[in-house]
Amino acid sequence: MVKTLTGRPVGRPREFDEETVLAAAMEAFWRKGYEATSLADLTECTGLNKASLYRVFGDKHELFKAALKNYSDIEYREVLKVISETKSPLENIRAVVHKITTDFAHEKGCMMTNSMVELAPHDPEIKQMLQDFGEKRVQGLTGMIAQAQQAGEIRPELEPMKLAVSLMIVLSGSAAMVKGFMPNEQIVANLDDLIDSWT
Amino acid sequence: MVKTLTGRPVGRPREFDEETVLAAAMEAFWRKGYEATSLADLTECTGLNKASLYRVFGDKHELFKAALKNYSDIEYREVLKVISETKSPLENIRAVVHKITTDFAHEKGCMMTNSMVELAPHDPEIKQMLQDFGEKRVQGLTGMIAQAQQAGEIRPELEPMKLAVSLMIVLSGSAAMVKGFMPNEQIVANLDDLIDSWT
DNA sequence: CTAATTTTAAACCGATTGGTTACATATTAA
DNA sequence: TTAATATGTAACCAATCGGTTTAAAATTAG
Repeated sequence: MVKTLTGRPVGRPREFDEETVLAAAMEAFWRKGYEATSLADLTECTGLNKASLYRVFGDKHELFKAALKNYSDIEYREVLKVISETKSPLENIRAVVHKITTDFAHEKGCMMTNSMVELAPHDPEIKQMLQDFGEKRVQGLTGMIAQAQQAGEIRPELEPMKLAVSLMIVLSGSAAMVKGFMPNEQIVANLDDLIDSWT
Repeated sequence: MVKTLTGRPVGRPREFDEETVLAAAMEAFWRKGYEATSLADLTECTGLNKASLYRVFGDKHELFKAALKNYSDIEYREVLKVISETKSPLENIRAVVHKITTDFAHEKGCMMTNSMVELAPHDPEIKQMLQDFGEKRVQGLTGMIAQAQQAGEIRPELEPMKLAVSLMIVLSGSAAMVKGFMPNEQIVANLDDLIDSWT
């Protein structure tokens, strides 16, 4: 992509929006997983042909990585937004948990959990990405829990880090269960009970 | 398979043991999932050729169902065995949980959780199987928890069914996390903490 | 022995897989 | 206009997919 003096790129301009295409690919991978999503599926849902897809995003694996990163980024932004509507620290935690669980309704679950189950054991690159994202998640939750604890909303003898890990595991399990076993209300109720048990 | 008067089947005898073959197929599906396991993988790990596999177990999907059923049966038997070495009801729960979590070490996770994440949303047959197995699990756990509660080992105000559901979710999340994010010890510790919180 | 039955191995099948190339088209700068 | 550059379309590719057929080998009953 060579730029000219005017800042506009030389040659025929794109007919698609990169973000829109990435969002469509993310949606497909999120719902069906990596292996079950074929290039034909991707060309259909994005509207692009294979060649364009290939040139802009690289091969299927590269596209998946971009989609997964996109998922993590979006979720991160949205969680920050939820937090920004500041209530009490504990209410913030509840709001974030509700936000996340409503996100993986429609039986798609959580794209990170899906990817961890399907790919992590035999795909080092994806595994590394998930570890990085997960680490950020745990740290963020730990911080929020510590804040709530300092505000007196969580019992002082509990360790924030342990609670954060516990919450991560429950969220991950919830994302799995929502895909075929439990209704969303039951999952939300369970999470509410968990947080209640901290107070 | 026509039987003769002597009870022995007519024709060339099998060179393989059906259970051994099914165990090998289960292992492959368990580790790699449904889509990523090709017929070539299955012929390699079972030692059978495609035709034999096809005749005895039906197509790939039928074989997967048999493998999943096998997994559930084996787990059920082994859990019963753990329980039969009777200690106190609560110690039984701990023993079962430890048994299950050690089972999904080696990053294979739990075959039911794996299948729920990969297949349940778009495979009604598998979804139904998982719901049936899961229902049995929840009922079993609920019974054990109620027993422990009657023995005074679990606080009386807690509802056994809710705890069982909570345990299911945490076990499922643990099975996901063990596949690329958390070491087994951290997962076991979290489960111990959870059960501690019931006492 | 023969006839019947079953299993094995391997060749074979069309369809689909992920991935690439060739080329006409569109847009730029000059 | 012309040369350069980037695009979208579609044909093309070898490899692999799940699945089937064919025929030779092995074992039975009679």
